[in-house]
Amino acid sequence: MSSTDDSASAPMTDEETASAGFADDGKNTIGSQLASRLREAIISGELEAGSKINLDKARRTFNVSLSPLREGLARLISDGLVEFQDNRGYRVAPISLANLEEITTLREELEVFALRESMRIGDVEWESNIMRSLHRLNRTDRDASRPETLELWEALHREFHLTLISGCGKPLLLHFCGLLLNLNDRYRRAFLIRTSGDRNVGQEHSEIAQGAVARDIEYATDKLRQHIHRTGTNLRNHLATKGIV
Amino acid sequence: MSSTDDSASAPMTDEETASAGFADDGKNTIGSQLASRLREAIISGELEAGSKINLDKARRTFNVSLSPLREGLARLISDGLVEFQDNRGYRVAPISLANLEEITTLREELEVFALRESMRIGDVEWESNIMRSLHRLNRTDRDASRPETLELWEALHREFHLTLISGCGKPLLLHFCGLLLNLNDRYRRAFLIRTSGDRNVGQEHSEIAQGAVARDIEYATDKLRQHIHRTGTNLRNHLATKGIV
DNA sequence: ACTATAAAAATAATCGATTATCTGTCAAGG
DNA sequence: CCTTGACAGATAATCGATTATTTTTATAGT
Repeated sequence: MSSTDDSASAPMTDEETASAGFADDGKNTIGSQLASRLREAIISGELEAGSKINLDKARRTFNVSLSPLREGLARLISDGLVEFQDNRGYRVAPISLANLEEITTLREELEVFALRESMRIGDVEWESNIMRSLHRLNRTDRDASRPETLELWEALHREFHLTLISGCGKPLLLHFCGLLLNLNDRYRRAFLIRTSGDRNVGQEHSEIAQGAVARDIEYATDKLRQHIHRTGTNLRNHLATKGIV
Repeated sequence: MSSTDDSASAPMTDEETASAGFADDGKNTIGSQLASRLREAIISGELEAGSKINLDKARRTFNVSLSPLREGLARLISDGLVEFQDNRGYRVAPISLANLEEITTLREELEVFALRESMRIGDVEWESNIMRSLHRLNRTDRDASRPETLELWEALHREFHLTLISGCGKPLLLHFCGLLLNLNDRYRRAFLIRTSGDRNVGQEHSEIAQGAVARDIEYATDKLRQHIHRTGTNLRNHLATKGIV
C-alpha cells in the first residue's frame, strides 16, 4: 500500500511537462525511478521470469548505487513481481500455469466483488470516469507490430479496469486488484501477441461499462467475470503451447 | 509474497534452540530481524498508529545502521503496516473505523472463499493440522493481565486461522489473508482487552474446525463468517468508545 | 500584525568501501 | 569412485560519511 506509485497516471503529453509551475507528483528519488523501470522491465518480459537478479550487475546496468537499487527491488516485492531470500538476494517472480490460474480465479472473485460494491455506492463521478476510460481505450488500437502502441494500450486497459472498480470505497481491495492486474498483465504481454479471433474485446469492455453505469448488477458482473475468464483461458492456451507448467 | 517471514512459526520451546545442529530458518540478516521487531512493535501498539518514524531516532533506538533499517521498513510496507512517501519518510499506518470495516469485510470475503476452497481440495494432512491448531489454541488462556500470555494466544489464534485455509492451494490468496489477519490483529490488541461476555470464542473456533474437517461447506463457512463479523462488530464498538473515526 | 523570503536546522537519500555469507572447486580421506 | 572439508571467488549485507531535500526558524518588507 502507499508508496509513491505511478503506472498509468493521467493525461500529460509525455515529458515532465516543463511548462506550468512544477508537477512534483511522481518518480522523485532514484529508488522510485528504479522501481518504475524495473517494474516495466519485468512486466514487459525484458527481465526473464524466474531469473536471478545480480545486484552488482544490475547496479552497473542502471548506473546506480546499491541502496536505491535495493529500495526499488523492495517495492517490487510488494507488487509480487520480485522474490527475496535472506543472503540469497532477489529474483524475478517465476511464472507458471498454476500461478496464472490463481490470478484469474482471484480476479474473478475480487474484481467482481469490487465492481458490485462500486455499483452499489459509486457516484456520478465514478460513472463519468468509466465512460472516459472506455472511450480512450476503445479509440486506441492494439497493434502487435509496434511495441509502443502495445504499451499504451496496456496502460489504458489497466486504467479502465481500475476505474471500473474505483467507486467501491475500499482502498485495500483496490490495492489487491491492482496487484492482480499487474501480475496478469505480465502474462498477457509475454504470451498474447494477438487476442484470439473469436473475441471482440472492445465490445466486451463496452458491455461491462454500460452495465456498470446502468447499475445492472447481474449483467455487469456476469460480463466482467466472463471477460476475465476468457482472458485466463486464452493465456492458458498460449502457455500450454510454449510448454510452461 | 516471499521474503523470509516468521510470525507464529511452529513449535520451538522459545529461544533459538541452541541444541540440535543449527536451525537456520528465520531471522537472519539485521534487516529481517528488524522487520520482525518493528512488526511486533506496531501490532502491539508500542509504535503509535499514524505516528511518524524518524529514521535517525529509530536508528539509535534499535542500534542499527540506516540500510537495514530501511530494509526492514520496506518489508512492513508490503504488510500494510507502514506507509511511505518519497523524501518524506515512513510512518506507522493509521487506524480508522473505515479501515477496520474494510478489513472485516475483506476477511469475510477472502477467508470464507479460502475455507471453501480448502474444504473442496484439502487433504488429510490439512485436516490434521486444523485439529492440532485448534487444540493448542483452546488449551491456551487469554489472560488480559499478563501480556506474554496475550502474545502467545495471538500467535496461536493467527496460526489457527491460517491453518484453517491452508488447504486451498492458492499462495496468493493465503498471502492476502495473512495480511488482513495482521492488520486485524493490530486492532484487537489495541482495543480488545477482553472479548465481549456474550461470546464463547473457543466454541466458535471449535464449530468452524469441526465443520471444516466434516466438509460441511454451508455450516463451516457460515460459522467462519459469523466469527469474523462478530469480531468486527466488537472492535467497532471499542473504537467508537475511544472516539476513533 | 501579516505575509513572503531567506537562512539554518532537521531529516531523508545516496554513495563508496568494508564486512559477512554463500557457492563452487578441488584435494584428501575413506 | 564417492564423500567430506578447506579454500577461493562471487555475491549479498552493512556501515559511516556525504549529498539532497524538506521543515523550521528568523528576518525584512508591506
